[in-house]
Amino acid sequence: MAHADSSSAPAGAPVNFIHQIIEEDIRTNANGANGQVITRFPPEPNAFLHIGHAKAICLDFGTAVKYGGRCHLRMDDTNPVKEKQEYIDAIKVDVSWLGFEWGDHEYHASDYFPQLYDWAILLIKAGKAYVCDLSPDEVSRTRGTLTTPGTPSPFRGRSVEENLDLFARMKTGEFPNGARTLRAKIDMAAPNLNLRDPVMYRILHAEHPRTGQAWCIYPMYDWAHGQSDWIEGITHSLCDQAYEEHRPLYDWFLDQLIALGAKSPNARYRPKQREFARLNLPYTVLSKRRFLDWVEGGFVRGLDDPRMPTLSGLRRRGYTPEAIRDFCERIGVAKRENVIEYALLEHCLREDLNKRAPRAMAVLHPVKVVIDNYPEGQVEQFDAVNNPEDPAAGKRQVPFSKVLYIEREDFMETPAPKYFRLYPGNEVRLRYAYLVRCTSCVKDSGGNVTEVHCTYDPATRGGNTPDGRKVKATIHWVSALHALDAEVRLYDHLFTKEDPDDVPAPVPAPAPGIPGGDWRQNINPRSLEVIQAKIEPSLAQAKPGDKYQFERLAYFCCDPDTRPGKPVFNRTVALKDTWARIEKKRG
RNA sequence: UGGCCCGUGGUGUAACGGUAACACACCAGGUUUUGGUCCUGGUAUUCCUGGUUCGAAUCCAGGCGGGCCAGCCA
Repeated sequence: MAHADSSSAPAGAPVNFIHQIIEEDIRTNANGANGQVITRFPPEPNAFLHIGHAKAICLDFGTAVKYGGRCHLRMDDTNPVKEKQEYIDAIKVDVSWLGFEWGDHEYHASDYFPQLYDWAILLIKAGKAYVCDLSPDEVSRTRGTLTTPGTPSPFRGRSVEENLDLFARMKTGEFPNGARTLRAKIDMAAPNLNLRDPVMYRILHAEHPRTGQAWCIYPMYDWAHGQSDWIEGITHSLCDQAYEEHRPLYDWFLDQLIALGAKSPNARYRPKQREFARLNLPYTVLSKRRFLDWVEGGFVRGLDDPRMPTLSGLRRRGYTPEAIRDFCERIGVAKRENVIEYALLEHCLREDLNKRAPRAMAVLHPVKVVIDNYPEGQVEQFDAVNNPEDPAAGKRQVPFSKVLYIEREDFMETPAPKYFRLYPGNEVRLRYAYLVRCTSCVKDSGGNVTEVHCTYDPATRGGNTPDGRKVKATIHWVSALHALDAEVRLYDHLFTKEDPDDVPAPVPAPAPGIPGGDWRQNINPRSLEVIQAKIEPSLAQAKPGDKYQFERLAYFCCDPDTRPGKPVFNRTVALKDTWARIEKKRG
């Protein structure tokens, strides 16, 4: 069912609490499902998926794989004003890119609109739901507060006949948006606000991506979700902890329907909702709504901008599904609030890329090197290993000539302590080429180094030292004559603070759910740096999506903006840099 | 004098009444034609106070701290 195998954990390995619950359920046949495990991943198609969803996807699909069950992909499409076919398509691309398959089990909450409608009538007939004429504002005011009970709607006592009539007329489109709702009749004094006569249906005259104009009343999440689970025969409905307080309502609806003799078309058992803590990452926000703010504000180029924590953004940045799955495995599943360090995500990425990314040489900040004793006009080809971690990756040839580019950082006129690279008098290895010794440098009027002069040792061809001589540094280079130009995009966090909403003077919250304060002041103005680099000729064949390690620098991914003769590379993640650490410590 | 959830190294996650472990991060060393990879070693943890128990991270009580909830969003 899925490529990703989460069942490969060694015997006796720690099991997360969700799996403990499931194993207990299987052992005791708690839900009467006879050991079946059927889960679902239920995104609302109103935006792109992000890495927080990856955690949920890995859990939902991984759990199904682990227990020999299956996982349904279900579009939770109950709000046509926000949902689009474009998002449905993007979600499917992302889930399968991550490595999971749902087979025939693709569903939509909208598939169940007729069944949900019939069940709503059942509840009305049983006196468990009523049509309410209160405006949204009035509903809000009569709901009470966190500490005081709500007051019953004046329409709460409507007769079954009147409710049936009104509900039918809501469905036929007789009333405008917002005129009436169908509400569950539970308890206006319940300490859990979700139980204070929650709205089951609202009137929305809108075009639905799948049902078109067929409906003008749409079920709310709470009414749709549990019933959808039940209809599909889901055994374990895993979700964000935020829904834990909705669980009593999830169970209430099921209780009522079962008591009224309703039957799931697919299950003799009922689903069980269990909640886990969502993933948080520093320097970003994992919120679909925020993504649109960033795009609309022009802070990123789109939902798939490589700085975005969306799966499409990470993909464009160069992340691999394997790395993301490994990450999701390592962060574990629990209920406490968590913020995972970037270091772990990047570790998973580097570990994967190290094994599979071919190496290449590229110079990001070029400075010219002239090998004074190298014959003018001569060109040699040197063998370069494509991937030292993977002998099967083979070798390629890299051209060498008298004038080269090296990284500006790889030369220092007056070397800092422990600096092993090029400085006057010092000898280093040019990777795969020769040992060279620096003789001098040329500077412009501003004191900037414009040219480094060296001599090479012909006996060290290929970078070998027949005399056993050691050099402490090997640096990368490209031949000036053969180098290609490339646009390279360097990325940093989108925000300068771990918590982008951490602002000095918060203003009052503009709306429920939207934190106060202006996150815009925490935008990192340097989250994108575009430079022109010199790259080795073999990189001319790079196609969008191809991943490389530019030796000694970072992993890079060829961007879709690449055009013939105009390659574009995204820095995916830098290599670990011990030298940078030494410099940083020195201050 | 609202409800729900949660407190274990720097960050995560385990340990399910019996020596607090694993990963990442950090520090030190070794190998190396990438200051990468790899290898070796090290620092560092149970929110507090009581109670139960031979024995408590685990059970109980009371504190303290954090998160979430008042959409006709999901």
